[in-house]
Amino acid sequence: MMSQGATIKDVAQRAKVSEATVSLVLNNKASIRAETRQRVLKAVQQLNYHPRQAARGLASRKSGNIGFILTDDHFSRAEPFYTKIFLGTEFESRKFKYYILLTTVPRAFRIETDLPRFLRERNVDGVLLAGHVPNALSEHILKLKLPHVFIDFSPRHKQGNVVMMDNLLGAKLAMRHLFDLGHRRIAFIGGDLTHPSIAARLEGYKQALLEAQLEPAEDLIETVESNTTTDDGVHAAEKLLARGAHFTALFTANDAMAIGAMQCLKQHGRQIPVDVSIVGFDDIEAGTHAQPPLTTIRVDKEELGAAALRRLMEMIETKKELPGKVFTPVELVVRQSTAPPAA
Amino acid sequence: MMSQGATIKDVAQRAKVSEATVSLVLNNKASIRAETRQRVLKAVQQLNYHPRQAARGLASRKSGNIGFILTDDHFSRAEPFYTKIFLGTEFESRKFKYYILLTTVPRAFRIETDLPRFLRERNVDGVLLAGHVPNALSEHILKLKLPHVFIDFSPRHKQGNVVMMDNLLGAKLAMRHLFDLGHRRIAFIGGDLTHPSIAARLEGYKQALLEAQLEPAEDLIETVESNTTTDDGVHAAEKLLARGAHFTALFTANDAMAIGAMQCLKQHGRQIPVDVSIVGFDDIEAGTHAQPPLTTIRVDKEELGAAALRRLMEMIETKKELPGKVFTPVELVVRQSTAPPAA
DNA sequence: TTATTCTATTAAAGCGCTTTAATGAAAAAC
DNA sequence: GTTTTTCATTAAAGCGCTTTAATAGAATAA
Repeated sequence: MMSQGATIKDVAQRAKVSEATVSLVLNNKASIRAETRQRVLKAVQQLNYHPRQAARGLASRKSGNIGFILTDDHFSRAEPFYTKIFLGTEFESRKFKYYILLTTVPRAFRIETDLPRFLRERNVDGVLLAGHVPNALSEHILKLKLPHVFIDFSPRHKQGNVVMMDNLLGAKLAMRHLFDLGHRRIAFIGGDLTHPSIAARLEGYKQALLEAQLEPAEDLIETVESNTTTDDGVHAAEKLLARGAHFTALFTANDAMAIGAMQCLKQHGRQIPVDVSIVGFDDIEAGTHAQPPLTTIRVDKEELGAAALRRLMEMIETKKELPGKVFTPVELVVRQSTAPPAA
Repeated sequence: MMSQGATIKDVAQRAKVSEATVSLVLNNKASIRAETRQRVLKAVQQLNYHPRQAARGLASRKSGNIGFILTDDHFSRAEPFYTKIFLGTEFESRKFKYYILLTTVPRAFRIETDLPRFLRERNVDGVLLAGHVPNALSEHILKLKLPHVFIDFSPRHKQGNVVMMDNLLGAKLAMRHLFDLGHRRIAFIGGDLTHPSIAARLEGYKQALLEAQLEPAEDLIETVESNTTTDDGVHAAEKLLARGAHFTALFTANDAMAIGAMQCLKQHGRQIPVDVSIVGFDDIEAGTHAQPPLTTIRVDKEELGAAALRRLMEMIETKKELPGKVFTPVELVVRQSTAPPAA
């Protein structure tokens, strides 16, 4: 066993103050004379002192941990979307001296068997819920009265504590870009509308049309029920073509579907962007490899995770609910899948 | 604040024993009468008692945490290879009542700024290092004398504490499959040979040839220096073609490169598998989407993570180094990228 | 029978912090 | 000059466990 390092006692002795003072300084609690504070901080540095989380947690009855929960399929899917959100969270947590406990739950979640251990043991001071989490889980967390923030999702019964990318704005940016290029007949492909992000993007599509004095045409909107995968994009595009819809541009609810739709359109002899311009949403890696590279709306995933953590920290510190949503910025990224409509 | 749940005191009272006995039962330490043990366990259940990690950690001077370290680029790359390893670890950790703290370090790692917080604060009882981690980091951990296991990588200076997939066997399985189909001229494409897995796969390729009484031909082996990405696969295949190498089958060091090589070969008019059979390694998702779907060697990533955790647990419990490598099983998965050579 | 060894249980100390009430000194108010 | 208030610091209790030495009783050996 190695030496276990300095304790608060060592620091107190070296700084010639009581242990209480050291603690007070380190947590900037009470009013401490500037000179005393300096003395303590110097001793801390010299001894390379780090408070033991266990001791701190026992005394203050806080765990110093935050739980990060998402479904296993979200976490291990090919596009590292939630992975990056997690990284943003983890990075931000360093500033707050919190540790993140990441765990996944199955989509077919059952309280009795699948409840994360840190919830059973109450070993977290708050939780982050990323993406579409099972209803039984979010309801359980509400019951626990545990501080929590939803990321890129919000359960039906619930208004606040949500951090989202600005889907409405993103959709409008995409549409304005297409308008600016001269497009007027713009189709929309979406998926699972129970997901608030997808629904908001469709809403943005419609609002943008209205703002441009255009009437949303039902036959230009295709929302497959299932999901939002590349395959779903293929199917949706096929349906659009099958019913002979006429459009010069396509806005899809995410990049995965955009890539699928692009494949399908090319297969049917449509050239991108000459015959059809396409704009996606999310800015996933695969979009940059598409042929042609996909114009899209960039979402800052790391910032999404960081913003959620900050919000949770605030809730934990103030012990208050913080209703209302937080929106993180989005940005148009123009690549080669968009161009003016062919004359 | 919610009620904080039962403590060991409550359990002791209800079971009419001392707190020490409860602790002893829960950690199966001393010899306890069966009847007493039952009484304690019953009380634990009735009160839904869970020991506080903080209290336990403070008293036993263990953190109850395991650190999981990998580089950020490994973690957030498109293929969820390490993500799945992590999931295997996290799942397995539940059995041992340990929590996993996942963190990433930059590839350009510097001790002063990038050392994971849980190492500075000594807040983990051991660490798992996944994939190619910076040398400065692994050396630092050796110095700390902290129990640790490398996953799918081992640093230069170090023999033991490594968990790997069985690369040598996997390569031989791939080669035998090609032999069985009738191939004799089999090329190899590899990348970064400083990675032990890639080196072992090349070694397996050579051994398999020798076992089949064939001489490895230098001009059939192409190992690009840089990396092991899809693009590297394209380049390697191009070099192979450029020098007019003649082969009916191709074994690549991983699926990513296999996919790249496949693209390249198709571009040059070679039909897969009619003109060239291809076998990859890893069984990544993208391989199933390739045209044709890729024959490959499946690696059980979850098991890799689980095995590493078990090994680490053993090291922590026995307080001993466990030198020697552990190999997890691999398996041949035949899809449509392999066929007998054209007559 | 008495001494010895086992077995099962517990008392008590201690892990390293936080937190609150108490204290003393200095400043402000009377 | 005395009382009150404010400021800076600390003593001491306690958070909920683990661990070790001590103890008492039962079983075995002498």
